[in-house]
Amino acid sequence: MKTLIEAMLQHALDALPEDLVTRDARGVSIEVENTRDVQHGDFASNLAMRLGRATRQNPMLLAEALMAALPQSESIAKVELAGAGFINFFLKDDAYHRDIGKVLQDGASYGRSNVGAGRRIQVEFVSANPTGPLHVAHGRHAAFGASLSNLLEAVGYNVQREYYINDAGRQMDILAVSAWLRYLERCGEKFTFPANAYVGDYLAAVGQQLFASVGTSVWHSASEVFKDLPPDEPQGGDKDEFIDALIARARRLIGDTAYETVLRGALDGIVGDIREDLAEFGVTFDCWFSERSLSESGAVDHAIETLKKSGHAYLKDGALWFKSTDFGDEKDRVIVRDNGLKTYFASDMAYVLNKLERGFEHLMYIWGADHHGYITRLRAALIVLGGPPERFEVLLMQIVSLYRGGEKAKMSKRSGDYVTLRDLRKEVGNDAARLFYVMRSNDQHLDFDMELAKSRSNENPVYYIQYAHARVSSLLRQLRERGLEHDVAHGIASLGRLKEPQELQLIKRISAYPEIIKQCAAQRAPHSLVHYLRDLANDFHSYYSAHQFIVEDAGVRDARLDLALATQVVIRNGLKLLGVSAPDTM
RNA sequence: GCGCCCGUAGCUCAACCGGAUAGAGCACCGGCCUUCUAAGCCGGCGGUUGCAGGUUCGAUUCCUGCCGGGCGCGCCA
Repeated sequence: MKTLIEAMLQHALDALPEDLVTRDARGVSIEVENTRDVQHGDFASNLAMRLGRATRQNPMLLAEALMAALPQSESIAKVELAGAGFINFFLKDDAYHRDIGKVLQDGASYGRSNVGAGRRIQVEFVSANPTGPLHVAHGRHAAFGASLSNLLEAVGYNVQREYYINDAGRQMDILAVSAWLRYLERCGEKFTFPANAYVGDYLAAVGQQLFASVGTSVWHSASEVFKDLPPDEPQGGDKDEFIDALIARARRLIGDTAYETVLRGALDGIVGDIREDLAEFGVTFDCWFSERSLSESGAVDHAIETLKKSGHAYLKDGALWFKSTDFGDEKDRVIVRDNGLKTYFASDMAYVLNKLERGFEHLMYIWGADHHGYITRLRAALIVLGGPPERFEVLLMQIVSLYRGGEKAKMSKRSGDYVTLRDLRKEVGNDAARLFYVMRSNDQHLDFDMELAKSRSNENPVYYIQYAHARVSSLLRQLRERGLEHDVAHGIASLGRLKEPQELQLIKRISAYPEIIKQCAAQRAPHSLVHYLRDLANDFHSYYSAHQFIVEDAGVRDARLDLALATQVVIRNGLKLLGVSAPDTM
């Protein structure tokens, strides 16, 4: 409907004489918006005011000229000039009737469009370090990334969901040693756990698993393992030096091959756990991309060579630097350290190059807000590696605070007792978690109230939306119990008999759904879909309370049931995009 | 100190990339169940959009400065 009006306005604009609108003023974009106030009709355009600015003429005059030049349409009841030059469009009641028929006909595909035209877009999200289970912040990334991916797919993009596994570097050594120590504990060794090792119950399970697969083959006594190591932090030493020495000791004692086995086992155990956790949450990925594979395939070296050839690299203090300040970064970045080791950023460069080589037309990164400092340097790397910067997009997720009732829940990552995503899901359920996580814009801090999320009451928006869906199912059950049939086609033909304000409002809302989906995708705003669904449920509940669906008059009955069914289809489709279930009974 | 994000009703947040009288939920107050699910509906209360300027027909939105909150500023990953 909106596109129809846009086309009409374009037609009118083209028809205006040259002396009224100069050629360069014709380039203004046509904007049509949904009105907030019914007094302003169904749609409004500010075109005349925008033209007024461009041509330095009276907007009212231009508006009148535009209105006179508008083509006829069967859907438009009247067009009015209002305010400072708004052109308001009033639609005929039956203009929307076709949309209701379309909803029932299209079903699950209603709302899908093809504005994305099959363009390949990659969304990389979560990508949590594989050193432990996901916690609540990752849950927000997962829910947001999954919902946004669904939205992009719904408007016609070819979306690839990717998880980047940071399985390289020192943190993997620390993980391997941590797992090995848990294994030694399982073998019966007693010792103080290093300050810098990864703690947490999950590693005990990994140690257990290791024991089950390799038996006592990598068992060494604690005294042998810790003999002559430098002091750890609690003993006044340096925790990094201590853990590095321990890593070297572990490698020497069990040998490189066994060490690899331990590392692999720990990594696979944790990644497997993360994957399972996300799958249970309804979040799946098309690709789990290994950072390690980048260095093993030579991609990192290739990226470094490309950087060198670009002329934006130099040597200083024995290290290789990327002159990212050429691209607005606040300082240059080290790519290869003076000890020959490549930095994490070197992998990131290789990774972004790899993404470009895989042919993605758009790269979307979803990061925690604490990573904002990386945007400029990674964009710089992308440019140097030959990627157009407009293909690069980063969405930052603000932090999540957990509340229980009015009280902020403490999350101490140090002690290992922080709330995991799994704990949260278990406590509030997947539906509430998925919806609550995306209820707020990504650049807004999120206060997640667990008490509210699990309350089965009217305070909880999850149930409000689901309840509207269940009520429709209930209507259909009632209908059957009373031995009545629902004739969909008869209902569509009778939609003209629906004149109640609640009915007109609901019809209009349903009809807006495809536009809403486009908007949510374009603005990367799943939270707008939540708001829309809440409004839709509200419209339905109001209608439901004010009028009977199952009435004597078969025409009105069928029409009303069509409306109820259409509402249900839209709620189901919308919730599906958000990964929330649409129950038939509650 | 520099950079990014945020500041809207008592609380949590919207506001269709500059539009018309800034909207919801919760909380609070008052109504509605012998009728399809009251996990619901209807009504009311509640605002100098942090402050001060600027840009223009028009600013919560854009620009500048200030105030307040969060995060980030390694040859870590």
